[in-house]
Amino acid sequence: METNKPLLYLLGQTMNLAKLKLLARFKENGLELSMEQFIMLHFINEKEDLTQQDMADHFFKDKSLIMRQTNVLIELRYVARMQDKEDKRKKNLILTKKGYDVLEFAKNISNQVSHELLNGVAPEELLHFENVISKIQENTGQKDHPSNC
Amino acid sequence: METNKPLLYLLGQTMNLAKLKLLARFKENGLELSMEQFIMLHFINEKEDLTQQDMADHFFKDKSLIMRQTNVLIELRYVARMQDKEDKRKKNLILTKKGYDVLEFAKNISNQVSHELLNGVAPEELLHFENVISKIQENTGQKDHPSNC
DNA sequence: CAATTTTAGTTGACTTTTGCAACTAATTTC
DNA sequence: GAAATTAGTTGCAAAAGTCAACTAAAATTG
Repeated sequence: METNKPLLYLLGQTMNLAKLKLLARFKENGLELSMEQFIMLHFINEKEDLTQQDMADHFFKDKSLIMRQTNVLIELRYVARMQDKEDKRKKNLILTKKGYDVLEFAKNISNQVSHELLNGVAPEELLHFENVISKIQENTGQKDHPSNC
Repeated sequence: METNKPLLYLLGQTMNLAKLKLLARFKENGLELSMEQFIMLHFINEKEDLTQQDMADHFFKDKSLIMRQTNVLIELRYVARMQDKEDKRKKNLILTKKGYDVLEFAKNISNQVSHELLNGVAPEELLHFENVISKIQENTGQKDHPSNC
């Protein structure tokens, strides 16, 4: 119905609440990490020989922003920027041990929060939910492959 | 499983893609409106005698930010700031005709985009989806009432 | 009811996030 | 080999968000 809250409104609102909860939990655990940083660490960990341009493309953000956010992660010693062996223009981003540990810690907290947020949701409902999320991603027509659902 | 993408990661990514698509569609239609502005107009339209403090509480944002974003909406002549009749500290925010028209236009585009994004999603799946969203919102323990699901 | 506390709004200063354009160096294309 | 493209970098500026201080009005309370 047209009078309902738009899907995107609802989704955005929910995401925002969830994000606030996660960041609060990070802080409670003495973890100083922004959502963006968490996401970036996750992505760097996932991809072998990831370049900054790859990351910019993936998140649909300007490469200059990725550059600067990467700089912060490097200052924190979570990430190292290495010259690509084949293409001297490219820089490969890799996690340091410290970065990996932080990521694992953050993922633990994240899983815990997710679990709490999904309290009372039946497994089959969750399946439907993930299915819909996956279809929405496909329908944006911008994603590579939803290889992860 | 621990190796899966965290729920919040997936949700955030999806939301971001959807948001980009919506904003692109806004632009295609000559509508210069940010996501935040869209959401604010929507909320102002929904609530009678809404104060800035109410809005700040609702969105968990600082009142100074709400103040400034409201100023922009007022400059655009989408919103008017009126003195509350009973409490002289409060200002009620109301949509102008122009603001209402813009909101309706934006909502139309939003519904259209939502429809496209939900292409291939069965009605019952959508129900499950909205149900899960609603439960997540409840579980954040911060929302007033999910009166709208 | 006068004094204190709280609330809503406002402003200033500051940081973070983001976007756009220009530039460099390396690689590809033609 | 020249021209076009690509990855990374930097400068500049706008937008978003935080924190603290201040004003005026209301609510509290002793």
